Amino acid sequence: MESQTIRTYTTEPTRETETATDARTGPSTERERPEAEREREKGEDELVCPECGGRLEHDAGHGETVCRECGLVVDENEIDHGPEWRAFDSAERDRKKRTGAPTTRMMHDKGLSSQIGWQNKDAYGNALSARKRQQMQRLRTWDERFRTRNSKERNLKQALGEIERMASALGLSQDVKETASVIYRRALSEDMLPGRSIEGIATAALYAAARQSGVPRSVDEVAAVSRVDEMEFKRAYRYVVRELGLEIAPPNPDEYLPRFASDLGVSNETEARARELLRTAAEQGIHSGKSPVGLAAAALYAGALLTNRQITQDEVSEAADVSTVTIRNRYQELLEAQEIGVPA
DNA sequence: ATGGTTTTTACTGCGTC
DNA sequence: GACGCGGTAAAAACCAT
Repeated sequence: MESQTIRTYTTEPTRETETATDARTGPSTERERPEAEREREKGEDELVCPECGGRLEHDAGHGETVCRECGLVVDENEIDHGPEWRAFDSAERDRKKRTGAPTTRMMHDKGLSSQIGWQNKDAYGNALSARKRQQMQRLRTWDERFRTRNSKERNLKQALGEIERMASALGLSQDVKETASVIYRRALSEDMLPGRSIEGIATAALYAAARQSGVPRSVDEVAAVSRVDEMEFKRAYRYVVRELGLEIAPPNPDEYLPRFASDLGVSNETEARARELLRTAAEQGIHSGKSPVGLAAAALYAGALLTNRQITQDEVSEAADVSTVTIRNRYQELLEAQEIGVPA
């Protein structure tokens, strides 16, 4: 078996399209402005009215700069960089302001949550009283509870993302994804996660879902797109199946046929022939312990032969990921069963 | 852990293009 | 000579116990 694990650690770059809002407004070309205006601006800087030489007063509320003597409006439509509300004490300021620390997508909640520190100090670094310390300890307990509950939801989100990613890599339908997430949710709700990796369980859930839905993928295929290695994945799978009591029938060889057939680009006729071969073989009880994948591959090869199609064992071997030896052995058994079943 | 079964690996010869 | 195919034996992997 070629278990050179071709793992794809796709560390997806976080797509941040933060467009910095350009705050510059007004004329950008300096030389177009008339001389008088530039002169006036100069005067503004000196807080002197260019007309009468009186003092200028800036009224941020109206966005104007006005001469106190002659009433000349020197500049209007200024940009007010302050908040549009006023606050008279710090409490009110806290209530009214709508901005805070910049958010980051590196954290699940964009860094908006906070956490109660472990030090028994207040915001100024002073030690707390015994009574306060007790109070803080209780708060910490609840803070922790609150956050771990959230962590479950976070895990679920991550797991569903993984399932989504793997499923599309394997070309599995929406239906299978749904099934997989149901399985995962069950595992999560039964507290099966602690001590196990999210990815492992997610992979197992997807694998189980694919088999249940009659569109199985081999362990190798699933492991190739998973972030966990094959060992862990299989262990997780066994665990999930056992704990959840999932009833998963051993995969049927003909469930593999459509996919292999399309991968190989063989005709419908060949595929139908292969299916027929499998059916008669099943009546003879040929597949007992034989790998269904090998059987399906052999059936396709034999089917191609019987329908006069050019197809090499190597090609089938490549598509189904079984050795040519296995294909040879199986397809001969298939043909034998066919001759016995349908006497010429 | 062990034994029985299946699959794979590696190597072989044969025939054909 | 390369290629497809068939066969074989030993090694490896798998599965139930």
